[in-house]
Parts: sequence; C-alpha cells; structure tokens
Amino acid sequence: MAVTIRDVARASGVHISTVSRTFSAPHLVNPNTRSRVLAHAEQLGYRPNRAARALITGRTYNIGLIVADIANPFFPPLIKAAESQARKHDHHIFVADTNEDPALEEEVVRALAKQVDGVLLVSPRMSNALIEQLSREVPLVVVNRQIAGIPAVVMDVARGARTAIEHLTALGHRRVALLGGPRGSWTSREIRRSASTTARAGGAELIIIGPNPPTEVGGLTVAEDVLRAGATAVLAYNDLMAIGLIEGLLAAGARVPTDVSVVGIDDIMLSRLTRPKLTTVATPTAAAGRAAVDMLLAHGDDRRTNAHIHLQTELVIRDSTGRGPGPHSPADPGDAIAHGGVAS
Amino acid sequence: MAVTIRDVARASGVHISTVSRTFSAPHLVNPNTRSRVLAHAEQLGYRPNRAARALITGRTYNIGLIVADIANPFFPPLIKAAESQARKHDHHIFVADTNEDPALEEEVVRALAKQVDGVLLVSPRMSNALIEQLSREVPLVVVNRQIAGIPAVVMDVARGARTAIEHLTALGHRRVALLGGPRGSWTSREIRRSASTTARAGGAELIIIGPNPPTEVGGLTVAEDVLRAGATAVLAYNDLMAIGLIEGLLAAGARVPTDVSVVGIDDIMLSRLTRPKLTTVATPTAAAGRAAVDMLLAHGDDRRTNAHIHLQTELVIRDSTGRGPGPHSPADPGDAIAHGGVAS
DNA sequence: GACAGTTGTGCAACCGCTTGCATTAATTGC
DNA sequence: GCAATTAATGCAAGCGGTTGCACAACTGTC
Repeated sequence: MAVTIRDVARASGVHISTVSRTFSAPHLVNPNTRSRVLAHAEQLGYRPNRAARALITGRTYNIGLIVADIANPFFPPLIKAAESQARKHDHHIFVADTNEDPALEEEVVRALAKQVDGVLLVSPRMSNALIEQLSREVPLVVVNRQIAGIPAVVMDVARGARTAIEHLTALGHRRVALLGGPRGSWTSREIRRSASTTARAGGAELIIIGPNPPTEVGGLTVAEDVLRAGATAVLAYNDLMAIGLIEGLLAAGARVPTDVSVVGIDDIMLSRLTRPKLTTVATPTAAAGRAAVDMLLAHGDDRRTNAHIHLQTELVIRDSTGRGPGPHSPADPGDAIAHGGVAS
Repeated sequence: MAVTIRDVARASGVHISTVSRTFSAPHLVNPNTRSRVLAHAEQLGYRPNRAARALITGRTYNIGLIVADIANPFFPPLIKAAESQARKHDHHIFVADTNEDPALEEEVVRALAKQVDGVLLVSPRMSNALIEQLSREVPLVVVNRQIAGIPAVVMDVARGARTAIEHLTALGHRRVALLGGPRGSWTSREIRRSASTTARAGGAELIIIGPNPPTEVGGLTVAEDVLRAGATAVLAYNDLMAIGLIEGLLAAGARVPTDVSVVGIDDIMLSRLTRPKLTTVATPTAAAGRAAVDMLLAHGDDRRTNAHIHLQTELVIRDSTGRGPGPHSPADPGDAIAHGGVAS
C-alpha cells in the first residue's frame, strides 16, 4: 500500500539502513548515494513513518494540547500561539477538547500519551492527585494551575481580581457580586480568594454566586440572582459569563453600567464588540501558549521540576463599569485612565 | 521506563501473546488467566501503546481534523460535534490549525498522515490537485468543497446566498456589495456564483469586493469601499466579516440597517450578541462535523468514492437588514417572518 | 480406549524504522 | 609499501505490539 523504506532501498539498490541514514543522519552517507536515494524516494513519494520512528527514538515531535472548551474564545489565541511556537521547533500540536469534563480529560491524556512528547494541560478541571499521576505517564505542563513538582505557566489572575475589585470599590461600590467559575477550576479559586481579601480591605461586601458553567448561558442565568442580591457591581469568572450577564441584566430592565457595573476576565476579542464594551482583566493568553511550549521542550525529560512562569494581567477599563452608590475614591481610576486604556 | 507488554507477561507468568490477547481478543483467553493478567496489568499501570499497535494493525483510532483558523467561531461547533461523534466510535480527534495558509495545510496533512486513520479537511484553501494527491496518501473527507472522487460534506451556501440576495432585493435594494472570502475558498466562489445569478435575476447590481481575509478586520477595512461604491446592502462571506463591517460602517457614520443593510453567513453565536443583531445565513456546522466523521468511518478504506452529503442552510432574519431605496416586494420577508425567526 | 473436536497458550514472524557493530574499501602517515 | 585510520555501507537486533500456526491438554463420542 504505502511506500516504505524497503521500497526505496530496493529501487536505489542499497540497504534500508542507508536509506534511513539519508534522512536522519545525512552526513554519514556518501553524497552520491544520498542524492540517488533522495531521487528515488521523491519519485516513489516516500514519507518516513513518524509513528514507526517514534517507536524506536522515543520522540514523536508532537505535542498534545488539551483545553476544556474550544468554543470558549479564551483558548484559540493560546492554541495558535502554541502552534506557531511549536512549529519553530519542528513540532506539531494536536488539540483536544474535553467539554469541561474531568473524566474526559483523563481519557484524552492517556490516549495522547504515547503519541506525543508531552501534553499541555490548559486550565485543567481534574484533581491535583490525578494530574500528578498522569505526569508519571507523560511529560506534562499545566497552564493556569500550580502543583508542586509540575512545570507550570500561570497568569496572575489573583492580582487581576485585586485590581478589578479595587477599581470597583474606588468607584464607590459596596456590594459586589462574584460569579464563580466551574467546579475544579484553580483559577476560580484564586480569583475568589483574592477578591475576598481585596473586598474586605476596601470595605465592600462580596457576594459569591456559583459555581457556574463558564459560558454566556452561565452568566445569563444568574442575572436575577445578582439583582436580587442587591449588588451594584459584579466581577465575573470570565468575559463570556460577563457578556451573558449583561444580556440578562438588560433583559431584566437593569442598565449597565448605570445600575450595575460589570467586569470580566480574559479580554477576549468579543469584549470589544459588545455594547457596552466590557471592562475586563486582560490575560496574556498568547504568551502563555508560547511559554508552555518552551517549558515542555525545555523540561520534558526531567520529571518533577518546579519550573514556574508567572505572567502578568492588566485591567482594561471600557464602558461596562461606572460610579456606584457609595463615596468614590478621589483617585477614581475611571477618570485617571483613558477609556479603552490599560492599567496594571 | 514505561511499562510494556513484556513486563506484564513476566509478572503474570504468561507469554506476551497471551497478554496481547487479553486486551484485543479477550474471548480467546481463559477467564482465569485473563483476570490474572488484568490484575497484574492494572497493578503495574500498563497501557497498551496505541502507536505500536497501529504499526501492525494499520488502525490508529485517531482522526485528524484540519481547520483554517480555530479562532474563527465558525469552526468550534463543528469540531466539538466531530469529537463527540468520533468518541461514539471509540476514536479520538486531533485538531490542527493552519492559519489560512495552504502550504501549512499540506504540511499538516502529511505530518498527520500516518498517525490517523483519516483526515477531515474543513474549508481547505489548497488546490484540488493537491487534495487529490494527498488523498492517495491518507483517507480524506473534505467539508465545504466538492472534488470528484473525494467524499465530501457540503453545506448549501449557494442556496443560502440566493435566499440572502432575494431577501435584500425584496427589501428594495438595487446596489448590493458582496464581500468575498479568502482566495482559494470554494465556498467563496460558490457564494459569488450564486449571488451574481440571483442579483441579476432580481434586477440588482452586484459589486464584488475582495478577496478579503475572513475576519473582523477583513470586514472593517472594506467599510469605506462599501460606502464609496454606494451600496445600500451587503452580503459578507461570513459573520465575522459582517460584524467587522458593521463596526466600520458605524465608525464612518453610517447607520445599520437604515443606511446599509448587512447579511452575514454562518450564524455564529456572536451574531446574536452584537447590536444590531445580525441577519445571517445559518449553516449546519454541527451536523457537518458529525457527517464528516461518519463518512470517514464508512468510506475510509475505499479510495475514490463519490459519496457526497448536502446540508441545507437557512436565512435567519434579525436586525441588520431593512428597507432599501427601491420598491420593495409586496411579500417583504421582513414583514412576513418574525424577528429572529428562521426561513429557508 | 482410540479418535476427532475444542480450548488455551506458546512460538516466531512481522509492522516500518533506527542504530551499534562488523565489514570492506579507500586514504593517510611514515 | 605496509599498518593504521577513516569513510561508507551492510547486518541484525530491537522498539511494543499483533497474529497465523503449531502444539498440548481436555472433552465428548461410540
């Protein structure tokens, strides 16, 4: 069926090992022989079988990339950055989606394990214990999670949440709702922890609503809860939820930001296109994708490194946040910073 | 390093072939032996190496799925549907993004070729000749393209474009612009062909602008061209471009739909969230993903089938289209159909 | 109790490729 | 001019599995 190394060897009148070497160690073969082999290979349409090669070398030149939901606009920029970074090192990325399902995450990692040199686990929902176990079966890099002994790339959402809450309290908000993300999300726990501390320090009450599915619908369905709780400002786990929430608030007759201010997290493309434009915490997704690939390539072999990369987040103030009922701070960031501008 | 079939055989005191059979042909091994082997396998944490198995069986239980741009919201629903359909048949999907680059498409197909049972090529940008050549190296199913001898799933965008143009001419539009998609897109050619015919039949002039990159920016940058051309209505290659165009038109001071009507294609989630909500041609992306997987599984082995699946599209009328300057038809679809409703 | 069937397991070749070692021919040093 | 290198290629084992075939050891039959 497919043309193998044997066909090329036969056509060129050499041993298969010579053909093998023309491709993987050209300097070991006589230039004349090499070009003859290459010519025959070309003519027969021979392509080395990477899977067979991997069996012996242990290197596949593939990297697995697992995300919870490919339809969440947060992921594509990360994926694309990882792909282009991998390509620079002659690797290919295989993406898999797990539908926010921890069980599927495990299954997919195992399916990928022997076909890739390592797996990038982005915003995993499974338990630390399971991740540690899997990391014994295949080199892992986690993104948006911190686990001792496992290389990680984390975006500083804690600081992002702090900045967001400070922005809201400075605007005079005293009852702030936090829309939690999915169960199992490390990011969601970080945000919650940081937001709680910051709210307390700023004299505001934080009302926690969730966990919720990290989608528009997740935000839409809790709009009533937000209004019922009497919150005048909301920090959502991500932009998708924030956008859904705004839809829900508007549908319920509330104005944004006049009645309720809304802050998202991620700064997905979409957040610039909705009305009002969304105030949000920008996360460096592309940088995270690149860093994760680099980290895997660097630490793939050594198990249990503690290599961590921290990436900064930035608050982007747009049109979905405004004055609250309480006294607002003299250094109101809403005045100090241009609309659509960036503050850290 | 990793535990292999030999380790399990040694631990269980049987030959490796018996271990192999406990996994791939359980009925051939004595129940007692089987459970003993399974126990040892479990205890050692043995996982069969799918790549090694594939070498001999020729089946990887993997499917490649190649898209032009994972960040385009058109693709994720298709990908997710394909993944869940594949999972039903115990297959896994590997997604790869090609950045709208035909050369990368070829490279990725070849990289995937031996590691998958077949490749789903969604909206490919490369030439027919190249696709035909690749289909000799690995089973292929193309989506949104028709090539003789290659199994295909096509969405009827021609009919969608016709319905969209009829909608516009019925509203009284006589100068309609068509924003073309990327070079190499079969869909774009189909739309153009169908829109031209329909516009002529409806007594309208069709102004073709493009090719353009199929993104928001692609739409945004041609907003001025649209105004300069004096078009009162626009059919865009996809929703992303339509949304970008609307942004551009609003920025230039034109009102949508009062001054210019805009119709997109795809009905991505986003088109329901922008203001005004987008009138668009809904394409059955999830169905296409499922159909493509089914088709590959059914026809993977036989080369050169002519199996084709056609899927219908539907015009969804929302808020971005309105009356044009000309006489509008008495059976104005804008009156006949409820907002947000669906017509075919 | 000999015979034909079953059933369960082992043997060994093989999938497509890499690689350490042996072999041979050509080149170099003195 | 001969030993010692060096360069180019072949040989064969092996990566982690699968599978056709042979071989026992049972089972049941008459």
